[in-house]
Amino acid sequence: MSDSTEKSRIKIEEAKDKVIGAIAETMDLYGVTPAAANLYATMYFKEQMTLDEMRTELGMSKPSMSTSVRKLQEIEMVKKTFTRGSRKHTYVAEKNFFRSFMVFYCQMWEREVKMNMEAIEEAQEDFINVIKDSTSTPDIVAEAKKYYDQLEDSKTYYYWLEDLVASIKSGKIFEFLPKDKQD
Amino acid sequence: MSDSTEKSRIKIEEAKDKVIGAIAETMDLYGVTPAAANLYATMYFKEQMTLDEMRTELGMSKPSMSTSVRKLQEIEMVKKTFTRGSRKHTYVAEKNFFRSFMVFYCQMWEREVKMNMEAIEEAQEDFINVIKDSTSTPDIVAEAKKYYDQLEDSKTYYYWLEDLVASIKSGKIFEFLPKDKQD
DNA sequence: AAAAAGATTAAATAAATTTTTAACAAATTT
DNA sequence: AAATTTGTTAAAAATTTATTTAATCTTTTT
Repeated sequence: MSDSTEKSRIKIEEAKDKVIGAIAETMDLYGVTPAAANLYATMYFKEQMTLDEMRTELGMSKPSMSTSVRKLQEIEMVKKTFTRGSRKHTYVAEKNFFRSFMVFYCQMWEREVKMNMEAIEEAQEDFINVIKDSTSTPDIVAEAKKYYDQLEDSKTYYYWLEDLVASIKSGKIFEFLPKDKQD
Repeated sequence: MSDSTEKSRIKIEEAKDKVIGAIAETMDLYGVTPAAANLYATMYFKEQMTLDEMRTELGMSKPSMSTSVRKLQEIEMVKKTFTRGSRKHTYVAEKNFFRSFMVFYCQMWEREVKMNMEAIEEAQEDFINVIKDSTSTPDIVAEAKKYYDQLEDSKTYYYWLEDLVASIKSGKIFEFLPKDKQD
């Protein structure tokens, strides 16, 4: 292999590494471990990978790759593929960022809505009981009412978040914000 | 104070705690420490708080409250208020979840777009240099082209994310997804 | 069915983050 | 201006999280 060919290969690797670094750095803000972030970013430039290839490429242990892949599969940023002939499992990175965005945020927001709405509903029932309780003093009733109303008000946000998730899932949001609206 | 009054007070506290727990639990998925998450959730039910009140209420150290408040101020979930007469600093929680949503995600997405777009632009330049290099072999040129195109394609997503941020900041998104569209 | 290869789980280690204690700096009151 | 109160910074301790080594389980091949 010639000298300049080798130089070009290195330049290509360096260019990829710039993007890999940036993706990995923003990804750990998405709640994944550094290992998983680096792994995804690396796979972004690969057709497919086996666990052993991941291990050699990142210089990490196999269990670390195994758990990272699983985590990435949970948020659907990596999928298992069947590769004829190889008995090793092979994985591919989701390269469409729109799909990753949709799965990740919908999952996150649905969890938030569910968890908080459940707590709110329970708490509101409690406040109603205090309000209806004939032994409650006026100031206690007023306090319970205040909190009840505050929670009722906050529901507007959670309903909106539900709508946002729905419009992302259905793709309706792309009618409002088209994907290809250039620069 | 009567016995039943005391019971009602306890019921109110328990009801609040349910919501505080839920908010705090979803919040540490937003990249804040447990202390900051608990603090915000607690402040959500208070008019305003001083550092000393926070410390007693959460049973934590003052520096911990100080750093937590600062972090919450960064993502604009807490603001400092001037309280006449008191020499202690007082803080209030942002109780409008829409505003918190806007600030937090716009900040997050702007950072992601900036960081990744910068890396992409640099990498694409590198790939162009390899492509234009007369000493590059055909397969190297093909590889560089492949990566260049992949990055070019991914820009669509970042442009879209920019648009999303803009429509959130301007409030235009609420024309598409109204805040008050009931249940 | 035995052997080998691959992947996962469990326990232990290592690393990073969070929180606290203690010292310091700034501001307010007397 | 000295003394006191409040808030922040720095270093240390503690907790949590991430990663690895070792052991186990699963699958595939012979």
